Amino acid sequence: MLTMERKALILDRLQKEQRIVAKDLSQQLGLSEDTIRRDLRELAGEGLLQRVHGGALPASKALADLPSRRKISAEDKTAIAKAAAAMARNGQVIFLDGGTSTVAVARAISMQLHATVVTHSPDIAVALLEHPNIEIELIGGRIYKHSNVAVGAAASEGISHIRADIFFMGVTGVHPDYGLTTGDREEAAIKRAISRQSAETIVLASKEKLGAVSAYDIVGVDEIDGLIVEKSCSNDLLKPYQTRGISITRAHA
Amino acid sequence: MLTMERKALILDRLQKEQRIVAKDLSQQLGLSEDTIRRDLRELAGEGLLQRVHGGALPASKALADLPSRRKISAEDKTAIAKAAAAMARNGQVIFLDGGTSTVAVARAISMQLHATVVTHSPDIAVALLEHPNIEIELIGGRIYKHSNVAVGAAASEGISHIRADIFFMGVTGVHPDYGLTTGDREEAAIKRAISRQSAETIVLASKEKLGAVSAYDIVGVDEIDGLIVEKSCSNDLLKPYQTRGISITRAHA
DNA sequence: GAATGTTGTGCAATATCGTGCAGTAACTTG
DNA sequence: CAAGTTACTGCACGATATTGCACAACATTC
Repeated sequence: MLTMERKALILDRLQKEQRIVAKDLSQQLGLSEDTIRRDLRELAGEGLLQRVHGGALPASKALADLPSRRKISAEDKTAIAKAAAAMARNGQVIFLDGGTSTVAVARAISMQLHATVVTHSPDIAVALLEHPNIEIELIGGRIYKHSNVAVGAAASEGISHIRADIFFMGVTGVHPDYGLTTGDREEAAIKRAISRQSAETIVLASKEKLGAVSAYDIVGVDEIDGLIVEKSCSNDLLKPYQTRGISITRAHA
Repeated sequence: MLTMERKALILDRLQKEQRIVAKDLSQQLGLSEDTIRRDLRELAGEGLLQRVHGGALPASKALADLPSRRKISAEDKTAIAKAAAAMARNGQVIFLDGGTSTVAVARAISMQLHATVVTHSPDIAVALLEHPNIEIELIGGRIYKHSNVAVGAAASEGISHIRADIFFMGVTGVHPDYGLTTGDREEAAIKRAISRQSAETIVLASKEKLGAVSAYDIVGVDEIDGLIVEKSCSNDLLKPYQTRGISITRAHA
């Protein structure tokens, strides 16, 4: 196993799991703890992670990482969320994906809207409790803790019994050639299943997602119907999608 | 468990619960009280919290003067929750009902416990996210907003595919003759279904529930296996259940 | 003021860390 | 092809950090 590979893998895991234990890593990779520690030391030297006794934590600020990331693009995110929420019509069945972007959509949904929201995210279900006219349908399954959504066979089964009018999907990568991608295999499978059960699929794409590619593909760009981006998005980035008949919505704050 | 993680978790809980007790924390995290106290001391040194005899309070505000009434009823509830959480064993499949009592159980579950928790409550699922060794299985269905649990045909279907070792049930009425009752028809049906799929059914009964009767019956007293009550419960109230072979657990704060 | 529970400190056991050293493999150089 | 160079990895050992226990001091309650 190459050094570079190891380091990449360490950083990858660190991002997903928020913590790394030197001993565990050495066992799982079949290497001595010394090697792992050396890697950690070097990565810490490059400022890519923060060492603590027993392992390592993400670079920026331990667990403060998530809140800060939320704040940074909070304005754009709520703008996108509002634009998505505005697409919903009375009487529709709306499928809401899991993730911070879609929780924002849930919050942005009008108290006046009479509709059914289907979701496999407990967070979304909780966020929608206070909406008096929204019927909530929760998809069950094994909870995938990294992103807090239901996955697995039970979730797929639940999805297969529902047909939605519109699906608001969060992704980590949107690319003209490679399509929609995300960083986890199970999540990709679930998103694909939902998209197939929905008449329309709308993708929420904050700036950094456009042109990005993640490990697991969900569906091709031809299978989605709309893209919601922030206002400051360049036309060049969006052309490949427009020419394929995908409706673009620019979210104005 | 890493030191930094512990501290982050302590601060996190402090923000949520406004008050933490060193003893409880040590039990849930599976560490000695000394370690917790050391952490509290260090965090207090950094001005991140304020120590008091028995535990700690958030740093800045004068939240110490919260209504004492709220604390008292909360104490009994957490006592019951702790007693319930202590019943769980490694490797078990545990069904957790929805409701404030059972969310407290979720929070009281030890970080050391390796088990699967099945629930039809999004709140429980979210509460258990931080437990590293708990596998969460969420039951889907239409969300009944009054109590925030999944109900209906989809929920029944999901429950029918799972067998649990132990079921912690919340109710609104426990009566020797009328059995276990609750105020909603759909919830009663779900609780009954879960009870049938579980080897043991344990009922969480705060003081005001004993002897009370609500509109819809769940199961008779003969179909439950255990009752957890607070310490100040009179023996007379409990006799009818003991004579029927139901194990009584008195929760001591 | 006695009983109980909580706290601080010294101490020992354990786990983790950093460094020096040696062996191996891939690559370079003459 | 042989020798040297470099990078990588694992082992050993002393240094440091963390944790749990014991006991005395202190606070709280009745």
